[in-house]
Amino acid sequence: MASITIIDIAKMCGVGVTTVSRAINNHPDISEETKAMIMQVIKENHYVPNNSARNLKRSASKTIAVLIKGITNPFFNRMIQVFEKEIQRKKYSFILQRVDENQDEIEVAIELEKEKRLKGIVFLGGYFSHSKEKLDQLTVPFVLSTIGMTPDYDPHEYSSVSVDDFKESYKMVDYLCNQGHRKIAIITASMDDVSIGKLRYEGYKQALEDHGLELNEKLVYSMKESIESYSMENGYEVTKELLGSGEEFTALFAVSDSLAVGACKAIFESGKSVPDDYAVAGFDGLDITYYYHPSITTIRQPVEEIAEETIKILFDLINKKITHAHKTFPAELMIRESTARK
Amino acid sequence: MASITIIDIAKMCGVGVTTVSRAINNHPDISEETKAMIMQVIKENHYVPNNSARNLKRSASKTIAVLIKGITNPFFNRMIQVFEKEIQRKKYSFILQRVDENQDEIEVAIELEKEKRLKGIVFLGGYFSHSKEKLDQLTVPFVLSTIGMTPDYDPHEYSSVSVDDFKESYKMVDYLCNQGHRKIAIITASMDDVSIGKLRYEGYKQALEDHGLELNEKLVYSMKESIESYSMENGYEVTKELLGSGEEFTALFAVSDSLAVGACKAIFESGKSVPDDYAVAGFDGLDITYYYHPSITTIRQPVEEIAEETIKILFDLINKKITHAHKTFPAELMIRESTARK
DNA sequence: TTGTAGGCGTTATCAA
DNA sequence: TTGATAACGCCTACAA
Repeated sequence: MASITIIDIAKMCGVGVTTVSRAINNHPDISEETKAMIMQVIKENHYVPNNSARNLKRSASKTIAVLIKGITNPFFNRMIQVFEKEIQRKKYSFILQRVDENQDEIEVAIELEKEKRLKGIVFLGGYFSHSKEKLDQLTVPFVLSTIGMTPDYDPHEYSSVSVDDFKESYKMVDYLCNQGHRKIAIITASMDDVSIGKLRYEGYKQALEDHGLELNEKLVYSMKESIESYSMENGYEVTKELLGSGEEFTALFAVSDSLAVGACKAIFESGKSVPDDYAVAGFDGLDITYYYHPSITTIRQPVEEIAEETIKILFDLINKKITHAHKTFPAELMIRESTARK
Repeated sequence: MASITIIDIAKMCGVGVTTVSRAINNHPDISEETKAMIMQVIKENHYVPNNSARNLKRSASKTIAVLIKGITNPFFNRMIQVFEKEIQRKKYSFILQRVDENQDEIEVAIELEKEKRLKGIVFLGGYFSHSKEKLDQLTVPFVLSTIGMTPDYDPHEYSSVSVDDFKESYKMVDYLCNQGHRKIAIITASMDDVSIGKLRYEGYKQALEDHGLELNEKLVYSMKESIESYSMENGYEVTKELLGSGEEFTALFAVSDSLAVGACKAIFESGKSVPDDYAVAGFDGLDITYYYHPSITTIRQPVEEIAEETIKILFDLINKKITHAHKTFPAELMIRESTARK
């Protein structure tokens, strides 16, 4: 069953296709009555313009794409909401494109740019260690939101918005030290991670050093590769291992909130308590840290602000007001019940 | 800067466009060496075929779309993973399309069907009280996964996979009654909800009745409209209200796990405990119910099986093996720490 | 094995 | 205010 086209509508209305096109696209050069008549016929026949044909013909469409790597991260939900709101406010339309963990986000972006005639792109999540040559294939402006970029990449060549993962991580570990903790374990990304996982781990190391504490490698745990990364399950399993190792510690810093939740569970299950036996701290500021019992000390990233600034920079880029920009937001240490003085 | 097209590639290679097209699409009628040569040139020039043009020309593409209403629900994450895996296994490609809360999923589906020449559609989440006329505009097979359909719709006209929300809800409340609870509060959807929220509420009512308990309307709370539905925050705020009302109860059944988490927080905050003062139960079987402290009694939906069956039915539909199908999976009552005998 | 040409459904150009 | 017609980039008979 062939779909109905603009030509069919034109015939039914006894007008040319151009006129129908004008009616659909709210063009000025058309009389109100013919327009109304055409729209009526369209409605009756459930005609829907073919987007592929439109995109093919159109030279530009006011649309922004947000590419998100690993949709499972609840951290992004709020950001997406803000993106959507802000983009609509600019009268642009918005496409959310999920990118699989083992898919190349740039390839997806390049394809999407051509297909949808994008005006701009936001990258959310992932690691970003792409070659300059690859990135150059992107002809529209893009912003890296909450993504660590490899330091060897020229900052003049791209834009980004995020928190200072090193500094904020330092802040948390510094706080734990100031609370009297001397043996602080960490659950972090795998050691070959080049992104935020790495930065947060560096912050941890620096804080220990500044407090005159030696790094105990037996208290440094990486997430398990076999389990979904940054998941509660991962935090749970790793913490069980840590507890089973017999190595002493009084505080545990997990580089994400979900890991921290899993860690708490493992601790409770071992018959110990949080924060009396072990202090536990997370990172990100997910809702669950507030609702967990005990509530979990964390670093709250200002997601709304990050998202808003991302869009602002993107539009400045689009309007050629700037050529690049990097914005770093301060995050907030949320001291809650899961950490106590040692 | 104009994008490079298949014609440019053809010229560069000194061949016709057909040959290039054949190389791209792995057609048999082409010699290995010309193909290799063409692919080489394509790579060097970063040529990416325009998807709009392809979709426009192609009469059919082996792709399935999954439309998901309200991406915030962590319940769907696992399902999406399974969908993706299963669809890839069938050598189809997979599009995940988010639908905004106040957007009409059918309209989106109709548009997408034309644009991408879909072979099938999966609807995930939402309420589905669309007119038959509207649904008829969908010319490809579709399956409703985890969605309650209005009962006045002819079951021969569509397919679905889900749990029996009424029965499972009944099961939970029945269990609470058997544990000695007589005053069981509920946090449910708004009263004009026609979907799963309604079904779960009906199960609650029936279970009370079968245990000879009278429904106390002062213990029936709807989620707040002003807060994101089924969120932890909503459960938290509603429970604070419930606790503040002074109405006595010993158990609280929240129709989703996130609500239950929020409820626990409110209870702890009031200085009471779970399960000693109040038993709390959820619904869905999210990971967090296991990791929460105390772990939360819930109804675990068999998400993997639901997702697999959804795809199976969809492909049976596509291959015209069947005209419609409805599958209901049993869910599992997970008895955990948040509920105790009264 | 390769190339030419027509058409997919729409919008933009230009003339009426 | 309208309408015919040429692209948009690709695929696919059909011809060579």
